[in-house]
Amino acid sequence: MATTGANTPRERYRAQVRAEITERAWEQIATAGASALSLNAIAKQMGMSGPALYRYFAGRDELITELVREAYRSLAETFRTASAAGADLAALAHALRDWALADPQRYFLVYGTPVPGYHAPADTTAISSEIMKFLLDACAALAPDNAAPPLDAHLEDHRDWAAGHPAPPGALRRSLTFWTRLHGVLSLELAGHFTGMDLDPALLFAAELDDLLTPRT
Amino acid sequence: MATTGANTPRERYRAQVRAEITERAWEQIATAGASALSLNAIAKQMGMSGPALYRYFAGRDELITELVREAYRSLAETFRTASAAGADLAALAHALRDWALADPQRYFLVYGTPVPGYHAPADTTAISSEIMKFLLDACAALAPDNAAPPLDAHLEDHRDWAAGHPAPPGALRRSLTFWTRLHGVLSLELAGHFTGMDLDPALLFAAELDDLLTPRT
DNA sequence: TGTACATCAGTGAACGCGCGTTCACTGATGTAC
DNA sequence: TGTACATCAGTGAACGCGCGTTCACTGATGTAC
Repeated sequence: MATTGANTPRERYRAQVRAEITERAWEQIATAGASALSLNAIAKQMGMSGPALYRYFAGRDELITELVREAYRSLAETFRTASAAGADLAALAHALRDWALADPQRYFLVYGTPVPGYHAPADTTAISSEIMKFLLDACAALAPDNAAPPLDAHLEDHRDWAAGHPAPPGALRRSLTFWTRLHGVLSLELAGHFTGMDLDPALLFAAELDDLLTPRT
Repeated sequence: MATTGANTPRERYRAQVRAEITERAWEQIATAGASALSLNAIAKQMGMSGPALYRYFAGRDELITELVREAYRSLAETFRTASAAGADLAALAHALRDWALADPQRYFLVYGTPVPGYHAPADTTAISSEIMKFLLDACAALAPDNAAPPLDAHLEDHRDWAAGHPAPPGALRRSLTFWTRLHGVLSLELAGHFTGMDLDPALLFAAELDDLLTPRT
């Protein structure tokens, strides 16, 4: 007896329509960003009238919430699959970049400027920490980094964000650094801030990754 | 004979009102982001009717363009002042962070997700490369970094973005890395992605800066 | 210094638009006897 | 198998809102003789 249904035909139909709504929403977001998302436009695209969508979502905010959840789940799933296939930190980095390039606006929904007038629900933190777990695992598997900058002490004092992961302080630091550095290159690339500079963002990304993999002596 | 007027009383008045419009626009952006900017709301706040603003800006897009220019100019000015006072790379980094924290939305206007439905004018590249110039100067003044990753060759081939700056390849790379890494930490901090993690973003920022200042042996 | 004219800042009404959301309803689908 | 009823997806009209933008205008400010 499944707790999350889809047993009766009606339930299956509902799930199907809900899925199509979010699909169209992604298409819309892909071209104009999340702040331009419009329920009426989605309905029109589906050949339905606007109010029909209220059978499936309580309103615009709930739809965005669902999209945010999907984005988090998608990235977690990407990392889970990669990790299960034995991916190391470098492989996770490339998985992240591919995931981001596949749909820049989806990346921004998770790691970009907050959508104006919308605040994310609290329950995304669970998925968020699952994502971090894969990074921590991969960092803990690297050759230990014996450099111990003052930051390590701070991270040791505030390791709650690692959700009880037994990684040593050096791995905590590397996970965070992995995140912030790759986000630095990726977000600038996705936002188009390298265009006109005639640079290859892939090389910048690779160089940062290389630096992360080489421990300081 | 000044080319950019403000001679006649009328010209002075115009400049004054224009300045107040952009000031109100910044206030509005600060709370709801650039995509929520509304001409009518600004006019109401100034005790004027909506159409009055069309005496000063051709439309919403031109106003945003002006704001983008102001943001670029402001950062360039910040770096110029710091450099004139003998700032090194570390001082520039802190100037950047202070500037970003003073008005996060202004930072995002320059380095964040592009405003939906708006495309920046081409002439910002001039200011943009002035900003980069200060970074290049500061990096060229550091002890040379003899590590020569493959990225350096690519940067040597595409050094147009440095606008003819005579910095050695290592300094080019460090300038770029300075930019992407600090942006990584800063943008996540400004977007609130560290909240709930109980981390001190200032320490992350300081650690990244420290790493940038220490050349690889 | 005074008068005639030109400039131009700002108004108020209006246009058309799309938005999120509500409501009473129709008609099809599923359920119970 | 057939009938009576309940459920529920989707419609169409409507509400109120704010947006960017245009237009013909009023009235104050500045300019020229």
